[in-house]
Amino acid sequence: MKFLKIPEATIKRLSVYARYLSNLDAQDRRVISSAELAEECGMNAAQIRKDLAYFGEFGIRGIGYYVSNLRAELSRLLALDREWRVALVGFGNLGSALFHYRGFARQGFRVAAIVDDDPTKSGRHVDGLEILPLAELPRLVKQHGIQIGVIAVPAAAAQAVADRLVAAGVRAILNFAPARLTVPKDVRLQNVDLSIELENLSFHLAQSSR
Amino acid sequence: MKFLKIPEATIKRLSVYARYLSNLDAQDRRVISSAELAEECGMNAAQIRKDLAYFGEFGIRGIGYYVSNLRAELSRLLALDREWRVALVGFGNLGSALFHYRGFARQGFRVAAIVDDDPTKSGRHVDGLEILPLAELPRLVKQHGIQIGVIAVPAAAAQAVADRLVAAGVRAILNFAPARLTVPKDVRLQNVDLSIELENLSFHLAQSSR
DNA sequence: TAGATTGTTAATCGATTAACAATC
DNA sequence: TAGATTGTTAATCGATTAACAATC
Repeated sequence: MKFLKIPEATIKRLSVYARYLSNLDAQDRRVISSAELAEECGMNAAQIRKDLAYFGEFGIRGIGYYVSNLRAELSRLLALDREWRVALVGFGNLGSALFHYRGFARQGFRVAAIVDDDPTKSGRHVDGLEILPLAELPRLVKQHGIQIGVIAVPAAAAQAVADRLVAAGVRAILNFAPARLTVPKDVRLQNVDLSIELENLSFHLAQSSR
Repeated sequence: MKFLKIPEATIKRLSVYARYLSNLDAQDRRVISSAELAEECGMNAAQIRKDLAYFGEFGIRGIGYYVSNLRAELSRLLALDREWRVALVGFGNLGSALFHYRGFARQGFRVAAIVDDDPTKSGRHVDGLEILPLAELPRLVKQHGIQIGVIAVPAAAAQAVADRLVAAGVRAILNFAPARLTVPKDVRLQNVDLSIELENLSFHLAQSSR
């Protein structure tokens, strides 16, 4: 295996494979071929093999893949076999939603700090965690070994928040604000835009009724 | 302009352009060139022109695009110039989060019905809207002219919910459950996977510290 | 008209899929 | 060994970017 630049799309698919493999593992499925896994997750078998080949040889020719083994390998690759500490910035509707959303905790992402500069929010406790002002970020990041920041503030405030996360030492940011953020290039920035998906639907609805 | 198949990526970018144009319009910016808009949203000028060209000629050679005009054209194309009625299925953490998230309402998506089969939830009122059992879906869809269903239930229940939405007459579904859903091909299905983005971050964090 | 910028075609790039030798 | 399925190379496909004639 050589040093190839791994496509973003490949990483996303690895997450998908990992999830289906977890399900299969839970059902005690032992072995699966790329063709069967492809069928399962609605993808192409060659693509699965190629995606995996970026990282190593996980299968056995003539047999396929051992489900629990491949699942473990993918967990390791995606670094889901450890706990990541997250700082949640902004505890409005979206922030509180993300905090209560169990889907994140399941994969080992633990919200270790919540910050919000709204004085009606900071000081409040949620699930035993105190909401603190943004000024506390550097201390919180250091103290809890926080590696990931989640931005759930209005678009206008997002860049300032990103800057403060970076200054505090955070090297990975998940941004839910509909704004283009600039971060140093050693900081990983991932944008999630909830509106785009709905707008996509309305586009297609309008198209088809045309 | 010919009948070309429009790439999904183009549609997503149209949403982005529309947002930046709204901002520019609000700042009373009159005219913008594809190069300037590209700079603004971090894209390529040729790509913007090509994306727009799928739908018509909106610019003026030698000048650029009239901001408010292009903004209006994109709103029309994305069908954001009308109200879409949404049924929200599942009022757990995620569902309630989505309901309270103002980002959706802003673009003309109105949650006209909330359904949930959990007896501790159905019957409750939120913002004047009563949470009803799933059995009410057909009536609600008809009565409120609901065009979009949002699935915010656990993965195991998602397919059944999708089936019931389709049976009730919904032709567009936004699915937040981490499950592969099967729908008739005249139904538009859009999947949003909140976990994948975080897992992507953890992958890259682990890579860079390797 | 000269300068600017579009709309569109052509070139490039990258990602997906097919094919197949290697091998269990 | 014969059959199956991988890992990998080659072919295809599609999307992005560059180039430029059209035209404001």
